[in-house]
Amino acid sequence: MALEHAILVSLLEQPGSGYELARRFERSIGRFWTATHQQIYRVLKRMEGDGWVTAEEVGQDGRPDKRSFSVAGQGRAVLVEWLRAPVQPEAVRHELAVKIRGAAFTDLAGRASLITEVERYRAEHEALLGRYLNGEKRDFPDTSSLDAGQRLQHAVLRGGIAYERMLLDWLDDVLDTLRAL
Amino acid sequence: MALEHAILVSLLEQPGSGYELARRFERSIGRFWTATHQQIYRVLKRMEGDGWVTAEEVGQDGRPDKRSFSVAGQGRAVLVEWLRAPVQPEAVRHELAVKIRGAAFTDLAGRASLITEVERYRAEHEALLGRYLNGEKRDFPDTSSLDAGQRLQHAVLRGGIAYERMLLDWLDDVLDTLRAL
DNA sequence: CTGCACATGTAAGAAGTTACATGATTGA
DNA sequence: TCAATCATGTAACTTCTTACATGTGCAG
Repeated sequence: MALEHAILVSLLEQPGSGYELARRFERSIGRFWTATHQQIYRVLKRMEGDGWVTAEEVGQDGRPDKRSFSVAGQGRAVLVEWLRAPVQPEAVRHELAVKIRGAAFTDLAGRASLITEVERYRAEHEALLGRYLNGEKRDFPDTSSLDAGQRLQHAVLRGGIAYERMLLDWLDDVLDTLRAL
Repeated sequence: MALEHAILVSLLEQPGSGYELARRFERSIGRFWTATHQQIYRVLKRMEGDGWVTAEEVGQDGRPDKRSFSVAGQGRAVLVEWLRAPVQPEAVRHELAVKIRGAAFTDLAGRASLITEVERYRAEHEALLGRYLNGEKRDFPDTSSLDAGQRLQHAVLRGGIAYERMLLDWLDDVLDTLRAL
């Protein structure tokens, strides 16, 4: 329900093509809202039809032409209205937690393979935390000279960093628990 | 893809009816995998057809009859196999983060209403943390005498507690940022 | 000449949400 | 008698995922 709004925010921060949006969803926005290019093109088409965004053909040399999207007045109004509405309770889906509880019903070999998997998962998130910290150093080197948009982006990034740190600590706790079984 | 597996874990911990499962998904399991009763009944039916679970009619007095489900050998095998597979990268959907970044594109009144909303959201999660901590005191009063299943359940609960604590800290950070704008 | 980045889509199917539907018992 | 809890579903709809489809230009 909020993919539209995530796209509107991203286009307000910087207009761009469907392809560029998909890239952003892989990197920055995707930290808190994932979407594939198929979803993005579909929603973009609907939003264009509804007058929320407008497209401009951009010819490029050495590259295929693209359609660059910008937020129209109506789209901005929709976003502002949505910002005033209460946050919907989010649907939690944490597969690893299901597997950890499931570990009670497998044998020693099964638990050993889960430990390996948790270690792999931990390494992945350690790398992700590293990327967040690098991004923070790159994009927010001087926190005293940021505009409103940048300060808010930084606050959201700090949330990602706090989440990854909490996750790594918890995964260590889980590994201890699994090994002590 | 993993609702089946969440149900299998829950039924292995304790057999029960679709209704009872729905209640558990509202409370304990729902901390890391949400599902409505409609989904549960649909998946339960499919799993019964595939021989993953078996149902037993239980007559009750003073209450409607129910069908109590237990995990069959085949269901257990499916679960054990799934436990060995790598964890799928999860789809993150954090509406509040989108709204925070969106706050750059609204006016003072819009930002004020977002602050109120973040405060409400924070109070909700503070209450949730309280429930987790109460549940911990109730279900795990003596951590030295727990079996494997309980120790794993406790580890997952500690994850929920760590998440909520991290979230509250971050929300305070966000409120400071929004107020300073 | 092969693979990758750029660029935009369609189609089928799986999964999830929302609304509707029924009916018994218990406690206020 | 009214609401809540227990108990089980169907139907319609929306959304998401996965697979397929096409074409250019550049770098190795």
